[in-house]
Amino acid sequence: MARPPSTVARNKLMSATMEILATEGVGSVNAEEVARRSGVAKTTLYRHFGTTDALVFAVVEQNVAAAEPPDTGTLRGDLAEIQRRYLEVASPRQSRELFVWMVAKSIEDPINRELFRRARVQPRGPTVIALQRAMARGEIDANTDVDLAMHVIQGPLISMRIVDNSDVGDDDLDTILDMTVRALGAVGPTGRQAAPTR
Amino acid sequence: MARPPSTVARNKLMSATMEILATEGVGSVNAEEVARRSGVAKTTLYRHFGTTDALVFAVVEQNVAAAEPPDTGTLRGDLAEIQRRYLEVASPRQSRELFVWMVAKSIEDPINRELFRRARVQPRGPTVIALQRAMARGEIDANTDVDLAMHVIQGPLISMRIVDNSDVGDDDLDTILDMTVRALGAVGPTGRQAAPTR
DNA sequence: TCATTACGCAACGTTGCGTAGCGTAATGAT
DNA sequence: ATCATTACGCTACGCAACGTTGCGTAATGA
Repeated sequence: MARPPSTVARNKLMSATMEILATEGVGSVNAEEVARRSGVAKTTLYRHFGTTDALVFAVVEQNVAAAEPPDTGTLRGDLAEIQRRYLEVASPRQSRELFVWMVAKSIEDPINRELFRRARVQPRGPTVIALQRAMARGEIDANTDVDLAMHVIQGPLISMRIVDNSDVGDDDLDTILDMTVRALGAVGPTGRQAAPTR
Repeated sequence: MARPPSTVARNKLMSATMEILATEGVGSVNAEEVARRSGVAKTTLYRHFGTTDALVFAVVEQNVAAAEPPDTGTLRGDLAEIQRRYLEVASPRQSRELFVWMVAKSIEDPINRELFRRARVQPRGPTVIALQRAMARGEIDANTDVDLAMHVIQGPLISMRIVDNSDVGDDDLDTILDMTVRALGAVGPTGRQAAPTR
């Protein structure tokens, strides 16, 4: 029956944070700076988000959009497009920093763990769809564990770009795609089937 | 012509840090706590290591040992053993936390980037050797890019254990090994050769 | 023995987090 | 239009951690 929390203040806080994330990186996001840039009081920040970390996660969640999954007709074509896009987004220093920051925070606190998990669902959508299409086409085993396949596909790029910070050239990407597509192809040399979905 | 820096003090600092790393985790390593536990003055810590971060990296470097590479006769057997060992070491909360911490620090500062790089050379040795043996046996293409292959092998586990923090069961490990070994096997469906070593 | 230099200690300045108290003003309800 | 409610802005504070300074003491190589 009285004054509701101001969406105006909330939006100002979030866009100021977004601006810092994009320009300086998550390392420069702190309550005082966000308050200064947004013109909103620091106390209001805490009233709305509780902690500075929660503010960052809120901004990330708001900005993670589901990309349209490519449909090139082959698994390799789809994955090539998905990974090309990924490298575009994940290459800037600020993105790597933010990703690693989220992983670190997700270890610290179960709440952040859940927030981080949610932030990864959307970006994984296209890969899941590409895999499902490939299974439907019979291009890969219909019993392929989609979750494991995800890690096999994305793992190498995470290892290279995020952990090692090495550059991934077009030829590297080609080689990796060759390998991962082959990894998913049919029954392996040991003759064992891929494990069923868990 | 005078008093040299005390290796005793240095060792006390490092073992106190090691102890905190193993029990509480890197998040609990701070100058005051290390000083308290070691009985060495905080100022001495800074005189020896410059920063708290450098102390942690020094301890890590000291404790990263080169494991004896397994030799089972097949690439799959070698990798299975290597990854089994890896999961043993990387599973505890403190290890994940430390790894992510190092990645984060390596982004912040080029000095840390170099320290982190050095910390990863030793652990990668066995995988490199396994790959070279497989190439020598003709099990995989002799032109395989060892560096890229490394990422294809380790990437999925990093993605699962470090990023997602999901459990990797024996059956998961089997499936992943099936996939990665297949990824490295011979020439791919596109008919293109693996890229030469860069 | 003596000059040199590391060590221990206590105090300080800085940054960032999150909180407390208070006056002001916006907003929904009547 | 008035009024009760509650968010907002502000200033100040407490806390933790980093790294620094200055000084007296004592260990160690020459």
